[in-house]
Amino acid sequence: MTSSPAPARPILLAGPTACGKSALALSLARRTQACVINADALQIYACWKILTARPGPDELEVCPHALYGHVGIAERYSVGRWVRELEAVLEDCAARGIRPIIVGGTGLYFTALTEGLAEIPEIPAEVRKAGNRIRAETPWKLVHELKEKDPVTAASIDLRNAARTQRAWEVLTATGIGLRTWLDRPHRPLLPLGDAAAFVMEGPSAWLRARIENRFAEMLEKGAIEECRAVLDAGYDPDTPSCRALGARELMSFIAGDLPLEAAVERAVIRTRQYAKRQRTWFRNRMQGWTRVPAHAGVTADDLVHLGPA
RNA sequence: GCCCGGGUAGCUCAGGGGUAGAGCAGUGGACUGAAAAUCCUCGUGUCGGUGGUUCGAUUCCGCCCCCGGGCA
Repeated sequence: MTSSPAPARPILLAGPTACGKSALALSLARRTQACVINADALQIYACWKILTARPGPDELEVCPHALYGHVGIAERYSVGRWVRELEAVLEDCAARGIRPIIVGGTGLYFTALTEGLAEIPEIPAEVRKAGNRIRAETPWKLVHELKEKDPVTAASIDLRNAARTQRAWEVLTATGIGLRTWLDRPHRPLLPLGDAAAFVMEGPSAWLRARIENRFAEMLEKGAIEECRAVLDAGYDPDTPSCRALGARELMSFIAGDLPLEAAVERAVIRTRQYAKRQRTWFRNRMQGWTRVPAHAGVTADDLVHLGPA
């Protein structure tokens, strides 16, 4: 693979929720022929348009968008699938000579993209089901079995974290090879950091807090509750990944009459803020080679050109 | 005005003669296929004010202030 020509060099734009990523991506897209590509684990779902703040018709008119709302409510998705889908999109961009602008808030996706993802096979649905069952009924068995059959992995993960433990157990059960072994095998990134112009948007927490509150209020005005009702009809299942959109659970409680609207909103805003904190932790510690952009200072597309190796 | 209850961490509250503790919020962190998930760490605050009793008071007593509720 030869290095891409300068105009097609991808831009990566990460940032906490509600920091203004999409708007900035769009203003970048206005300067050149570009395709805005989603790097957000929830904006992929068709059922959530308002609650995940997906680009609307006006935005979609500006330039092509990819990997938004293309996954069904009950479908299984993963970082792996995202990277594979992204590969096709990037090839398409290269063929058309347009610049990919990858925007989102899921740190894991960006890290997998720029550092590579271990080549672990898909876990069969039955194994996942078995894992779910054990975790729900006798969670300690996952720990015991992992310690016994795969001590190396067991020693390298946080066994207090049931989700991580279940994953390690599933990998071992499905592939017969320990997760640690898979992770330690060399893997090539689809897009090394050096081949992209990578930015992380940042802002003071008080500033972001206000934006989160305002945005949730806007979502309500745009019909977030109606959207929830539609999802309820389409088969809402709180345990399914698509239904973990922030605010969904809270608004569902309101719809069910279990929570007054103000309380539901307050709760949703708090959880969004907590999510933003986790995002910042990832960006700060796992994405140190990225150029920081002061989002609160009203950065424009032009500023980015001067800020980073664009 | 009188009576009762209360004033303790940002919020809700527990405690009780040897200068305090939980939940929530918040902080820092971990985390390579469910990641908007999952998990870990971190709690000094004039215990409303002021006088007194006491070796010692946030805890007991007096007075004052504030907030509920009741009686006038």
